Amino acid sequence: MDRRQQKTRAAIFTAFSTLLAEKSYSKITVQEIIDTANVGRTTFYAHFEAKDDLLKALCEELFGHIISSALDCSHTHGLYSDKNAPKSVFCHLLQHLQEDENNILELLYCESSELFLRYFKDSLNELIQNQFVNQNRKNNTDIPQDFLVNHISGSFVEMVLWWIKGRMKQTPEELDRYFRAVIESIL
Amino acid sequence: MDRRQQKTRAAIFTAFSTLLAEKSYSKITVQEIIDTANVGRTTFYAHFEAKDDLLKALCEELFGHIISSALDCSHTHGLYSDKNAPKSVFCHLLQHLQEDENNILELLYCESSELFLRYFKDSLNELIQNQFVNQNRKNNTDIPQDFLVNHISGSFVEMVLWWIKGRMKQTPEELDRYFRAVIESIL
DNA sequence: AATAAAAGAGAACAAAATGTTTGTTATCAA
DNA sequence: TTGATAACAAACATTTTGTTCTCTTTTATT
Repeated sequence: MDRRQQKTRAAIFTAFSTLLAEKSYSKITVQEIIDTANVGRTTFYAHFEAKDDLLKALCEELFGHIISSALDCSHTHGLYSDKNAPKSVFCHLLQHLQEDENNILELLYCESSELFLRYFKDSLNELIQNQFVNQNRKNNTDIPQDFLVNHISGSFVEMVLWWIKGRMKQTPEELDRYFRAVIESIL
Repeated sequence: MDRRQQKTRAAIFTAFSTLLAEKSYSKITVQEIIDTANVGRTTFYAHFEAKDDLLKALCEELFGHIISSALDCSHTHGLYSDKNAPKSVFCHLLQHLQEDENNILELLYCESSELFLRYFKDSLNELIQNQFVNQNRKNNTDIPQDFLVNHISGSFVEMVLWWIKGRMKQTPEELDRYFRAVIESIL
């Protein structure tokens, strides 16, 4: 890909992130984005159809790494490794979030954090779905599988939201323990 | 309150609801609202500061009944009555949603359903918080109470979201059973 | 029934934001 | 070096927003 495209794309992303840290998504205008990114109006619309597009692209960029790395992790270990590996996929994910490679934390602290967590949940849902299919769960109850999948990914995201709103005082390991406790009965 | 005010307020609410059924919140303009409601521009801004205000007011209106009725219910029975009353607060809430007094269903089917469910969760959180405080729970584990509260209200909302997206095929009683199953270990 | 107060209608307005077009310049990849 | 591509700036019509007028209708009260 053209080096210029990469540059402007990156500039727009960082500008957008910066603005998101300041104000809520709905209050941000394209004008502000292009001013902050210091790119021409035409350029913005050449890259993205609209603000929604930009958000989507940013989310894909941000959660791309995290999810794919979690996918590897879960591929080898399962959601929770039964034996020796103490690290669950969930703990893995939480650590990734905390490490904050891509300045994702700033966005998760911001007013529009839910926006991102929605995207996060969609990715998560697939990941967990696969796990359920692969692991052939002992579905002793007659509760639909996709209900369980939704419950797990949903409550994980809600936990992260809670974590963020509380200024992330807990360690990923603590959170993972909490999550195990409330989810163990169905996993 | 002036009868005129009630009328226009109602007109704006129904117009807004109608539009929300058609398109997403962010795409709706004030212009469309006042055209649909057939009120003057001045009138709208006399009632609401902006679109956000309107949404908030609508949410309060919609969830007002549901939550207060649930509050009564939980006051007398607790979240889950231990003995003879088979109806949980959660089942109660689900039935209320399904009954659809205030055409809330249309809004929960719409693109912006998450918006409403966020408000819903906030109300729910308080309700459950109170229950926990009143019931003096046997917190055998060392998991923070507000984590548990968040987990319950959060996963309830996620369940409702799942329910809605699946076109509400399950009965409230079924859903309640599912919910009991995934939540029993901590309640 | 008369009246003052409140609410809405309607038009007009400035300011801001959107999305597009045009022509020019700079940069890239070959 | 050269053709292709991307970015730019400026201008543009259009839409949306929120406000400010004046005028009319409705309401509650006497």
